[in-house]
Amino acid sequence: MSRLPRRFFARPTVTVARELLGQRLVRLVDGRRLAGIITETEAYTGPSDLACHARAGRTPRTAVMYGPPGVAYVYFNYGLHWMLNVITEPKDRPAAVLIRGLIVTEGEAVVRQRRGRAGAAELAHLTDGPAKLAQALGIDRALNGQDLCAPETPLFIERAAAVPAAQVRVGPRVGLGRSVPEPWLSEPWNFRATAGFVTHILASPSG
DNA sequence: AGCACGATGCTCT
DNA sequence: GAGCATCGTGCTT
Repeated sequence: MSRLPRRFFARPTVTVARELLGQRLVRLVDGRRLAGIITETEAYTGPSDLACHARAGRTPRTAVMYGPPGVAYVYFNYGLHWMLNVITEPKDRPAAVLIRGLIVTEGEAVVRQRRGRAGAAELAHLTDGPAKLAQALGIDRALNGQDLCAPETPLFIERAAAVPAAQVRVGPRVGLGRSVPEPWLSEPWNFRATAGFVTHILASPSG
């Protein structure tokens, strides 16, 4: 069970987004291990990407994006929701991958509790959104700036089986406002594992 | 299965 | 003061 190393994240953001599919996000909380296989990601490629938070340059919020890769960028949205990103590309290049969905493979009982009323959902729909998985894994502002690559941290990503190309759907990013201009609005930078892959994970969560 | 809408607060103009 | 990288509910097909 090896952590993805910093060099994994120090690559082009779109590549990292694609290759994060199938990897295992792990959260250690209250002495328990909560984990899931990543099924959806989205690339935000830097200042020239007008959908990326770094488009406005360095601000207090985006400061961690300018730091080293492999660090968590967690921000608050819509007055309710936390979003987990992982910083990509070499230091001083502000870009990140948004983790948008996963299938829980460890700690299901705790996750269902954390999700409250929605905790009774089918496993495939329990954490199929960025705010859902943040709530499920107890991710909030306390983890902003957390290094995922150092040893002994409470949040990291473990190497797991890659998702074959036949089981990946590529499309435009979800949830961007209409004010985002082309070509950024339509860049195919959302990556999602197919229902077939999800079924496979549900059938054999360990691999 | 799909659309409309309200909740709720931080960030930057 | 506007605009959000959203979710759950409740209503319509």
